[in-house]
Amino acid sequence: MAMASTEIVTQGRGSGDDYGLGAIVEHNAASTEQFPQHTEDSSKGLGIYHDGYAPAYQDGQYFVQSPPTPSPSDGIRTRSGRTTRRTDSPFSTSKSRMSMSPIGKSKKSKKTKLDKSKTPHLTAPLSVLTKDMDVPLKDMDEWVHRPAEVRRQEVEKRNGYVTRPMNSFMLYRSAYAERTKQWCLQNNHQVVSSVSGESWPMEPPEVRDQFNEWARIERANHAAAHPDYKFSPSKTSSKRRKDEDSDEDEPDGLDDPDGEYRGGRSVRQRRQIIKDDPSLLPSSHGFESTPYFGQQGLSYEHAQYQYVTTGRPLPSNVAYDHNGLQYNPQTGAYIQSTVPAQPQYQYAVQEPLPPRAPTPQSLGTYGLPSGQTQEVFASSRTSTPMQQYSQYGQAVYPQYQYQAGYQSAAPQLYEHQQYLQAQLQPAHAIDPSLEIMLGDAAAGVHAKSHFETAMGDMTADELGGMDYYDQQTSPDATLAPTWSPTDGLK
DNA sequence: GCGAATGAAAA
DNA sequence: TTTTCATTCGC
Repeated sequence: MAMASTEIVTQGRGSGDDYGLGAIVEHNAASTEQFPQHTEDSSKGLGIYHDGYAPAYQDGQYFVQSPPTPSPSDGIRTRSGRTTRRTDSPFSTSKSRMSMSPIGKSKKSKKTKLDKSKTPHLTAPLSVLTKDMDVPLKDMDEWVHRPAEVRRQEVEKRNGYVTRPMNSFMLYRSAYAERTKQWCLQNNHQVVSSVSGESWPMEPPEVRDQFNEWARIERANHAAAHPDYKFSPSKTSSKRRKDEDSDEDEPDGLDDPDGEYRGGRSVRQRRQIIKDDPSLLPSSHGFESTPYFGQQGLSYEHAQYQYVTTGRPLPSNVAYDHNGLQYNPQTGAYIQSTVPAQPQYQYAVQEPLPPRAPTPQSLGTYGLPSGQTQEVFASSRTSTPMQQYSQYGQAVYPQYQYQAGYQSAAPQLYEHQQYLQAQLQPAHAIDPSLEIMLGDAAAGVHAKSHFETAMGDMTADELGGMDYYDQQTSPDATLAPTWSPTDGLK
């Protein structure tokens, strides 16, 4: 299969027609080969490891060939000084660029107050670890497509202060915040940030690309809504500023062009007058009534699914037609696939519909009320029939009825959560009984663990070394790899 | 209010 | 190169 898609190569974007699918497919296909088995103990299988270092497999797992993604954050250590896995990837033939700056000074004893013992360390990205959770991801596509009017309203609420657009990571953290909280059993956002920060570099390119794309859209729409905006950080740090606030020469409120004054910390940038000028955004008019065409969340989730379950058939509710377009075989509804149809062109983003749309059938999907976008999104996410119960749902929050089959306890916990909880107990590692239970859950009980994936390797271990990402069941069964971008979308 | 994260953008 | 600030909300 390696040669199958040699044509596409470059980012897929180049060929113009594949909308990036090529790269994804290619990657997924390639991925199949490299996720070797890893050898971990059960606890690691939960996607958590407790201390010290990340299991070596991690490197191989996610980075063996990710290098193409230069990811600056590819890092070795986080800003807080916490070493995020692989200080030395098998590959990191040294020189990985880490200490370009002696952490010393500016870094300045970053004083991490966060109790790290409470922040779980991951062995897999959140997209994998939480993929089967019922907690929906935030609809980032909808978010980044907020109409200009809405954006301006937000500004008004802030008394005229225009905030910066969120970057890819912030969007990511935001998207996974709820799940992360659940997953970690912590409501503390510091933990969420920490975990997200650790997860982010582990995310496969498909996922990060998706968030990068959303970040671009967000920036574009932000710029469109606030044409005069310019980031103007204050010289003085906020906290310092606070202190000298009293003697502060020009209280923000005063020099604010619009005279607006807002208390609170974000008093920083003297802002331009936004409001007005609906004329600026011709393309945004009526936008709100337009269904969010992107649904990119879907595609990235979809990609994610493939990434995780290489070689496994796609969920029954996702299929490709002869043109390579995704659709739901059950409803016949088409699902807009993938990444940026029209990449970076901000205005396109606000455009009612992408030019490409399509086939008559697809109208069904596009015609959905914006609110239903989420449904498609959600259903596409379901990876097991068992989970379809949650589809079409509004925000579905954890329903544990399916676990109740083999567990009766009231506050059901995901397996890893039980593990986490166990860790919170005094000493000792894992309760043997827990291990057994987990083993049973993974191996036999079909009551579908929400952490099937995370547990996968554990099962593998016990069954005798299967791939973390799962057995190679008929590669042909996988729809994606067989579909070549050149097949359709011409 | 601080902090925990990464990244964009300004200084 | 260094600093601010996007988000969030428990502590």
